[in-house]
Amino acid sequence: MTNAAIAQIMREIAVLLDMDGVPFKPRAYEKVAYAIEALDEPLADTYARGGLKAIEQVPGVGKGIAERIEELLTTGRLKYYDELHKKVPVDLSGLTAIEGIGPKHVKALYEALRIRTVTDLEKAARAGKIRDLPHFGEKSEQKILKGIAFLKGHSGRVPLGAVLPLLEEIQARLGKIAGVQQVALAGSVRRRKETVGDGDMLVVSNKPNRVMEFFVGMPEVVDVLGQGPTKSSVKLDGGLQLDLRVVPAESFGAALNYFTGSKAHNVALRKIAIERGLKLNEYGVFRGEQSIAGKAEEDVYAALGLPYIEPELREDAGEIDAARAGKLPRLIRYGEVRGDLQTQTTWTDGANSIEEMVDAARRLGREYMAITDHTKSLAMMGADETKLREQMIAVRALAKQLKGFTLFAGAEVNINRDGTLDIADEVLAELDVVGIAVHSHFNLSRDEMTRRIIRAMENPHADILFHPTGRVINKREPYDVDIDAIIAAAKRTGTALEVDAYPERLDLKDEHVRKAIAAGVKIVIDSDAHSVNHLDYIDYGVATARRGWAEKSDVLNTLPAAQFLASLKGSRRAKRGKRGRS
DNA sequence: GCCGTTTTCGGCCCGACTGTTTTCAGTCG
Repeated sequence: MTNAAIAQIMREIAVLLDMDGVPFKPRAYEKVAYAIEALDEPLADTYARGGLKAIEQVPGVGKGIAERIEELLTTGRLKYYDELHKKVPVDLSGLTAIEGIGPKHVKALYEALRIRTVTDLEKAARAGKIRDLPHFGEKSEQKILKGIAFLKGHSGRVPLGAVLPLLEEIQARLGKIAGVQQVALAGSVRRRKETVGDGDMLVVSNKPNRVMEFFVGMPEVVDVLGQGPTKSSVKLDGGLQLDLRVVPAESFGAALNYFTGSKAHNVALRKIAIERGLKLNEYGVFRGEQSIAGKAEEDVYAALGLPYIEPELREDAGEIDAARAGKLPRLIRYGEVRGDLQTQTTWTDGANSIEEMVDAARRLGREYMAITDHTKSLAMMGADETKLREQMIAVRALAKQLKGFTLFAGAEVNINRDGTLDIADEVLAELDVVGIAVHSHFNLSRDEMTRRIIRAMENPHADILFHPTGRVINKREPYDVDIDAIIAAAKRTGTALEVDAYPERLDLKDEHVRKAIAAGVKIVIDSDAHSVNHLDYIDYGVATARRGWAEKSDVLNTLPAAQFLASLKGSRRAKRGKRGRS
C-alpha cells in the first residue's frame, strides 16, 4: 500500500472522528497524514527495514497509529477504519473537498438524504432538497453547487511560478490605493513553496472598506467567497483563491507571521508563547491584555525569545529548535547566484540564439553562463560530437569578444540506459561544463535507475547532475531512484547536484537539497532557460535552495567565474585520481 | 492519540466570516 493511500485513510479517520465530535484524536490522525505525505521512503520499506519501531519514528506516530499502519501494510485493510466508515459509508475525501463542506455536513447529508458521492450531492442540490435540512438553506445549496462546479474546473495546487507574477502585480495595484500604508504577500507564496493552493495578502490601511471594494472588484475576480471589513476571499479567473486581510499597523508583523504560516510553524510558536505565559495571535504577542510585540515580525520572534526565522524555513521541520540553539543557517540570498549553467539555444530546442541569451543574462546582472544544448540521443535534434565541436568554436569565438562576462561551452549530455554518456569522453574533456541528465527510459526499476545514474556520475568529465529526479510538477512523477544513494555518490565523486529552477521542475526539491548539503554535497542553481524569458527563473531555484537550508557556500555558482571553473576542474582531477587508484 | 526544559497525566492554537440562527455551529485558514 502506498504512502498516499495510507495518508488518505489517516485523513479520512480524522474526518470520521470529527463527525462525532471526538476531541483531539482527529488532529492526531490528521497530523500523521501530513507527516506520511512528506516521507521519501515508502512506509512498506520502512516497515520491512525496522518493523513497528521504525514506523513509530515518523513524527506524530505513536504506538497506536503505528499498529494501525502495520495492519494496513500487512493485510491491506484496517478494521478500525472500516468500522467507522460503515456508519457513514460515503466518499469522504470527495465530499470534504467541496468548499464549505466539512465533517458535520457530510454526516448530516448522509443521514438525511443518504448522500454518498459528489454526484449524489449535486443531484440533491439541483432538486432543491438541501435547503430544507436543518442548518442548511438556499444559500448553502447554491454554495454547494458553486463549489462542485469549481472542483470540476480546477484541481489542486499550481506551481508557484504560475501565479507569483500576477500576485506581485496585484500587490503593486493594492499599494497604489489611497490610504494603503503597507502591502505584503503571505502564505505559502511567501514561504516560496514549490506549489501553492491559494494566495494570501495583507494590507495596512486606514480605509479598509475602500481596499475591500477595490479587491472584490478587480477584473480577475470571478467570484466573491466572502467580504468583511478585515477579511475577504475571492476566486480569480485562473481558478486561484485569493484571501486579503486588512490589519492595523501595530499588528502588521504579527499578522504577517500568522498568515505566512506554515500552520505547523504557527502552532509551535503558540506553544512557545504559552510556555512563557504569553498569548500569540494575529494581532500581536500579549501578556494578559497588554500587547508586547506585533508591529514587526522580528519583534514577534524576539518576544518569544527567538531570532528571526526566514519564511522559507517555516515548516516546523527543525527550524524552531535550530533557532533556539542559535543554529539557523545563513541562507543563500536572492541575487547571490552569479552564473547560470543550464541554458539551451536555437542549436537545439531553445528559442533564442547564443548571442541573445548572453545579452539577456548580462541584463539580469549575471557574470557568467554556460551554453548547454542537448546531445544526440535525444529524439529531437541533439548535437553529436561534430555539432558540439562546431558550437564550441562559436561559443569560444563569442566568449573572446565579451568584456566582463564569461561564457562557458557546455552540454546537457544524455545518460544512456546503461549509465554511459552519449558523447565521447575526448569531446567531453574539451567542454567547460558537462551536465548529465536522464531523458529516456524513465521506467527502470529503482535499482537499475540508481545504478545507471551513479555510473554516469562516475564519468570523470561529469560535472553536474541536471534535474536529478526528473519530475515535472503536475505532469510527470519523479523516476524511481534512491536519492540517498545519489547524494552519497555525489559526495564520493565530487559531482554537483542541480536545483533546476524551472518552475515546473524545481528538482532537486527542497528536502533533497537539505539532505544533499547535510552530506556535504555542492549544489548549483540553474534556470534551464529555453528562451531569454526564462533566465530570471533562477530566483525560484534560490527559493528551493533556501527551503532546503542552503547557505551561499553550499551553492557552487555563487562563486566568481574563475573560481567556479577552478572548482569544476578540481573535482574532475580528483575523480580521475580516484579512478586511477581503483 | 500523541507528547514531555513544569508533565508518563493532562493538556492539546486562535479568530473571522457565513448562514442559519435568535445566540451559535460549522468551516476555514
